[in-house]
Amino acid sequence: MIDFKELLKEHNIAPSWQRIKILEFFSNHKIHPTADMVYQELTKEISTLSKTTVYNTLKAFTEKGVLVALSLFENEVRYEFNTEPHIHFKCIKCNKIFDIFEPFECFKNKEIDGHKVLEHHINLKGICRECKGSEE
Amino acid sequence: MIDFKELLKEHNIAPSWQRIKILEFFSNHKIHPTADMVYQELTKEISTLSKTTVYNTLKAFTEKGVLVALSLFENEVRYEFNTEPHIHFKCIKCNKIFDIFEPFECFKNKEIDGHKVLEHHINLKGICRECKGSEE
DNA sequence: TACAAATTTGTAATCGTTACAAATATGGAA
DNA sequence: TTCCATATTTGTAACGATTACAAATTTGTA
Repeated sequence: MIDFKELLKEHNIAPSWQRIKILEFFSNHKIHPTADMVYQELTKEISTLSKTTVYNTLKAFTEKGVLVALSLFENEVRYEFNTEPHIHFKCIKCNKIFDIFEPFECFKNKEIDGHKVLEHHINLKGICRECKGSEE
Repeated sequence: MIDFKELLKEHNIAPSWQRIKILEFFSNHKIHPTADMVYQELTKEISTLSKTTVYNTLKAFTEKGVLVALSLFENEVRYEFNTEPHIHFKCIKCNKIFDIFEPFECFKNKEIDGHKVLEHHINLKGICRECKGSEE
């Protein structure tokens, strides 16, 4: 059981009720949600929740390294816990996102062509194993 | 010298004046532009150009395989010619995008974890060699 | 030359996100 | 515990990118 309050404090984020609930949501649902997905789910529980709070919180979490923002496809930003680098696969049928832990040569914190790399994202797009089976 | 009219016909796209000019822009400027960048530049030349035309054209070009859409970072869609897969690096200082032709294990048209991969994008973010030099 | 079909245009609508200021909650000092 | 300055949350309005749509224009072909 993760102590969310403690986790936030470690990242220099004041552990407000809303922030803890948002963090808890990420812990319970490994779905790489968009800001709106977080809002839609949590507003059921926290009826006064504001969308701005969700955006503010996701921004703060990302800046403080709790989450990372993913620009996968279709111009949408999704979020997940900031863990070791891995590959993302997005299904064009069901829109689900899968984590893939195939090893790869990561350029994070290295140099390439003289450029200093701070983030390294690998994004795959295609048809997932579930949707593949259900094709004609 | 590329025959833009012919290139469009090969992709089953009627070669209208606007479409040729947009294609020409991509040929002359390898800057991975956004739709707005294309519009801002071409509207200088084609004063009647509509933004909708730019969006329609980029969509058609992408669907027919002339261009590919890139979801790099910051929730913006950029476009480039559909060529062999390569790495993209975006500088967080100058926002310029660099193509990197370092070889990598490409999963395009392969399977991974049972998923069928149709696109494989590698996106790096950091500080480019020019901006690195100008840091204090 | 004429006409049907495709393309372009301009406007309005939509969606995701941000700005901002007022209201509320928080944590530490007295 | 109470008070207060500060941080956080909220709601609304604004913004920018993109799309929808219908009218106007252009195109290719008969």
